Amino acid sequence: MKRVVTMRDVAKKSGFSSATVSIVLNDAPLARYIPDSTKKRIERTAKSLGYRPNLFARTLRSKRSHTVGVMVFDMTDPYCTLVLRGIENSLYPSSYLPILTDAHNERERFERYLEMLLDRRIEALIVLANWLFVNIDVLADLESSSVPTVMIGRELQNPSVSSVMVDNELGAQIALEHLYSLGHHKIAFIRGPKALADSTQRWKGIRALAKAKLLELNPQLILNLPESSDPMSSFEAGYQLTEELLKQREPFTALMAFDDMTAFGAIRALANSGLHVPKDCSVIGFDDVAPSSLYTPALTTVRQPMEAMGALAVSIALEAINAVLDKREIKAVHRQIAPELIIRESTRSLL
Amino acid sequence: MKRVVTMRDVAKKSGFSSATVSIVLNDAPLARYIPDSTKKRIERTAKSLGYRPNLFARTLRSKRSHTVGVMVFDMTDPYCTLVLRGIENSLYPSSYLPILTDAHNERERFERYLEMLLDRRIEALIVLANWLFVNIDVLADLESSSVPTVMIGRELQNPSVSSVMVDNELGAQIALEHLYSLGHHKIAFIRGPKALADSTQRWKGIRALAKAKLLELNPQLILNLPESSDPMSSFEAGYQLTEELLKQREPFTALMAFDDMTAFGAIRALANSGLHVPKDCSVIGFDDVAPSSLYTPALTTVRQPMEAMGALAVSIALEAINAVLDKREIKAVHRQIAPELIIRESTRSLL
DNA sequence: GTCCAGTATTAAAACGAATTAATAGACTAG
DNA sequence: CTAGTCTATTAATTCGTTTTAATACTGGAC
Repeated sequence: MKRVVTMRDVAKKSGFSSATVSIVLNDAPLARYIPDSTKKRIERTAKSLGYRPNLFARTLRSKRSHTVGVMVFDMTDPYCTLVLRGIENSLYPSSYLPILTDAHNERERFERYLEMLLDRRIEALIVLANWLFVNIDVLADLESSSVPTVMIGRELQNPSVSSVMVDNELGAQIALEHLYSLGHHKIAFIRGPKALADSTQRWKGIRALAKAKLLELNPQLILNLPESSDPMSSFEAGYQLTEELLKQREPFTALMAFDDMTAFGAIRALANSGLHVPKDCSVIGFDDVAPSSLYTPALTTVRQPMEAMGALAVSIALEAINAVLDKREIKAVHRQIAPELIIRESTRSLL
Repeated sequence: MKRVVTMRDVAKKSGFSSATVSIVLNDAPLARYIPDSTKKRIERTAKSLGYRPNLFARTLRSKRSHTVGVMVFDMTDPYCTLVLRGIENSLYPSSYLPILTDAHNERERFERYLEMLLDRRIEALIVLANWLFVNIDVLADLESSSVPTVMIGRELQNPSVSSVMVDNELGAQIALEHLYSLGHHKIAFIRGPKALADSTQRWKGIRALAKAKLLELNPQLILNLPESSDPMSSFEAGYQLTEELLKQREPFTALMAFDDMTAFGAIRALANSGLHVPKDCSVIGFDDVAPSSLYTPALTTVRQPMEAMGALAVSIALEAINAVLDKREIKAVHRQIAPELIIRESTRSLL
């Protein structure tokens, strides 16, 4: 039953009032007038008593929670992990604590967790909009919240929400360029679900590059992932679409998948038909999720710099927090970040 | 600048004092004496004003934070994801909010985050001791904290810390039994790092079963994973150890890996030597992390029921919280949970 | 008519900090 | 010598709840 030491204890023991203690320990503006000798004494007794300020009292009074909310739409998506690592890592030195919530792609959870986060007076919110199919209007709640918000993986119309995205157009081009330069001209495509913004952006890149290279895109070899709220489903869908593709008997020497999961599904389907990757068919993915490098064959893919994206989101959020502290206007910023081609074992030259 | 609605506002508007409002809204003991009409009126005005209690004031006064701390030792370990999902899922209906921290296998982070969690007055702590090499004495901090603690994946001497573990001995036996029943007698083993409790438990199971089946364990085919603080390293190590194994030219028809990551590494090494899994060699893993089912060949493995383990940890934690609320004695409980053999494509009968 | 046991409600005191306004001494400029 | 400016410190208020002890009112039971 060791009573917890309070500020009053420090005050009493050091011989000053708790006001002085507070001012010193927070290095408040008034600390300017306090002589070093006093400061030292207070700090020493605070330490010797093992004083830890009560966060709840502090927040109640000062309105600052030193907390950042992080909302993910599906934790089990391997895409999340590294982004979260990036967020956590760059939040760590700032002594803000992230509070992570997982909406499970459900509107109800999203709303409930958002409320919980707001109840905890988060000073900023980072939303990881991976594999997101909920209506945009759910996100409208974010506007009203008056908490500075950064969205990763999706750009909102709303002018008050910042965003961090990978350059999807460029990424798709890099991937196609890679296949093309290896001599592949008959390329199958498994595009993403139509509802995903990423899909259209990537396709735009592909069309542009195809045009530039005079590469013909055979409509028979272009399939679309169905919509589903489960990110793992793209494995299953990749598998099935590839089987259909093979049944068509329209020949192709390479396959470009919407993401790594899809690529894994495709590879399985190819293997089932006795086709070896990369000997009989090259496969390229997108994202570079953690398993991709562990796969056999190791997957060639376009890497989203996920840790960097998380870090960037944090820096935007922190900047916004400072802005509201200084009562400056916060303006949303929208950043695109370049992907990187990771060449491994699943693609091979035709030549 | 919409001012936030406070309890006083509700009191004023409903015509009662804030004491009454508090009693009604919390359904405190005294609510017994308050007529339904009053309750209804207060609840209605609270709702109409959109009143949300200030969590910080509430916690300050009542000492209850409705928060559970979750400490992970490495988020990027795919083992974590599903356990976390299990924790989150079963915490959700209880309206406790989990606060997740990731120690990165660093002592300093562990301590810093533990302090942060304690500062937030967590009512219980769940520690996910995956791939854990920090000294036990770090965990000694946990004892002193007086917060009920549940550990997943490791059992402490300390009598005040509960634990949830998979039955490693049984799991290893199941795996070996599977290989044996497929006709494999020359089996290579990649054991876990010596420092991991899991390793010795699993090996115990293997020895017991080998004895029972009169199966000879060839010491030349038994290797150990080195110690490393990076859970991904077991892929790399699995790869290298398998290469060494192959160099020995001591024949084996199956390989039992310490975990799925190790198995992935082994499969890569086998493939590099032109050996096909499962045609030329069967491989079995342990854990059933998410990528295992996506692998080609899909990995046969021993599944740790990770969501169930997370859920079990939560129920122990919640029970402990209730115990301290009722001022009952909390006694640590230690639960083992049975693993499950998942037969997929990476093992095949020799017969 | 008094006393007691419920009902119904609230005033007031925490909880532990941050902050504002006030006090007071010391020094400097005029 | 006085007014004004720093320097150093603190008393008192506030943040928004929960909780305790107190205040009344009611309706029997004796």
